Parts: sequence; C-alpha cells; structure tokens
Amino acid sequence: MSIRYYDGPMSTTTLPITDSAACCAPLTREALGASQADGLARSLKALADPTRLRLISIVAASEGQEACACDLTAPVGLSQPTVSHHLKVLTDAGFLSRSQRGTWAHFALVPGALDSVARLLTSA
Amino acid sequence: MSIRYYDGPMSTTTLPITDSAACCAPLTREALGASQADGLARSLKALADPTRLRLISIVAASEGQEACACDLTAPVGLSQPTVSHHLKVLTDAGFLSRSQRGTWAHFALVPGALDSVARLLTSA
DNA sequence: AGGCTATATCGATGGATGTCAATACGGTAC
DNA sequence: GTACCGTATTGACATCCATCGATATAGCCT
Repeated sequence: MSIRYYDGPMSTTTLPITDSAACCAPLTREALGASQADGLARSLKALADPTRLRLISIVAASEGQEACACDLTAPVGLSQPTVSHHLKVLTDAGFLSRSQRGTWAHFALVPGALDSVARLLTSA
Repeated sequence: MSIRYYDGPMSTTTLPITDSAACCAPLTREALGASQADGLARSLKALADPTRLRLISIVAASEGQEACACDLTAPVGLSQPTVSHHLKVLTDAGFLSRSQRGTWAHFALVPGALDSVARLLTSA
C-alpha cells in the first residue's frame, strides 16, 4: 500500500495482439490441430498457477478492474521480483495490460481475454 | 486402430470426487483465497498441455464421447507410455473417466467437468 | 500351458518453471 | 545534483514435468 504523489501522463504499453484463444471451435466440437492445441495450452499455462490466479482476481476485484503493482506484492506473500515476474507472464499472455503512471505500474484486466479462453472449454 | 474381440463386463473406475473447480465464485467476482486458487490451478495445470488438450478433443469428438486408448496413441504421435501418462493425469484431474473392457481401456469425457472450470473463468 | 496384445509402471534425462537475493533502471523529491 | 523509492532484470538454484526405453501386469486366444 503506497500513496501516489504523481499522476502524470498515462503511457499504455502495446496491447497484446496474440489472441491465441479466440480463433477456433470449442474443444469439444472437433479434434484440435497441433498448432491450435499449442496456442490454447500456452494460454492455460499462464493461468495455471495459484499466485497468478490470485493476482488476476485481485486486479479484477479492484476499482475499474485495475490495480497498482505496489498493492499486489503483500497480498500474495511473495518477493517483489517474483510478483513482477508473474505479472509479466500474465501480460505477455494477454490477460493483463500494463500502464505506467509516473513511478507506478498499473495492471488492468484485458476485457474478454478470460472469457475467450472459457468459451473454448465450454461444450455448449 | 484395433478390432475389439471381446466386450466383457464393464468395470468403471471410481469416479473422481475431487470437483476442485465447482465450488466457488467466478475468478473475477472477488479475491481468491489461497486454497481456492490452488485447486483451480491444479485443474488448469492438467489442461495446460497441448497433447492433453488434443486427447480431450479426440475423446469428445468420438462416438458417445468415449474412445479406446488404442486409438489415442497414433493421432498424437507420441509413445504409448507417454499417452498413458497423459490419460492418467486427465483422469486424476477428473476430466476423463476410465473403464476397462477386457484388454482395452476406454476413456470418456466426464460431463460438466470442463464446463465447471470454464464457468470459473467467465466474468458473466 | 505358452504366446501374443494392450496397458500401466519404473527409472532416467533434458528442459521448463517458480522462487529469491542482488542489481540495474527510471522517476520523484529534496 | 544526490538520495530515495518503485519496478524490472539478471543469475542461480531447486523443483517439477514431458518424454522415452525397458519392464511389469493383465487379459485373450490357440
């Protein structure tokens, strides 16, 4: 928990175009090709960690579904470099977006990213 | 692809009670507790592998959403022990059920298992 | 019985992954 | 400028994991 002294111009990082999970038919419709399976597996791998799931849920529960990195270290009880690493994994996978405001880094949920993965796992 | 000579009494294995993914509020509703995050992560880890995703999709696309293990080795292009290992991981995680009929092992989709994971990832 | 087939398990191995301490980078405040 | 603070990166380490060959187990058929 830190007090923000500065709220300068927001510089959003390049939004991830990966979209590795919004391309194909649901998993249960027909046999997956090797490349499609690989893309979905990469997305799922990014989610398949307790710490990362908690980070996502904390961000999602925050104001505007956005949270300062400074508020994310304490709740998960891990070192700052480790949390930074997990946030990078989630950002690279397209689940979070990063925006720097002065010294502070803010992470926000990418709308629809989780849902597109969920849709691939749903049979209906 | 093998021809089945025998269709003896079906002995279904104990159905997995784990249900690690059908307990709580969606990921984006409120911050996840440590144990809940751990359970969901375990489920996602079982899914986060290209080979296992392909195995699931092949089973799902088969007659009655069930397939003989003998028909699952060739499509994924890996050794028999490796495929057997992946099938065990998916079965232990509760996504597949195993039933032995004579010499052959049949794997079927556990209804709703994928959907309950997907529901946890969906914001709506 | 013995041979054959399908599947699971074991042991080893190379590669990925989570974690941390130390350090580097970048920006604010004095 | 210098000092300080937040964050990212580096390097190291231990653990986990996917994969295979070899072997074990179990069931069918002749």
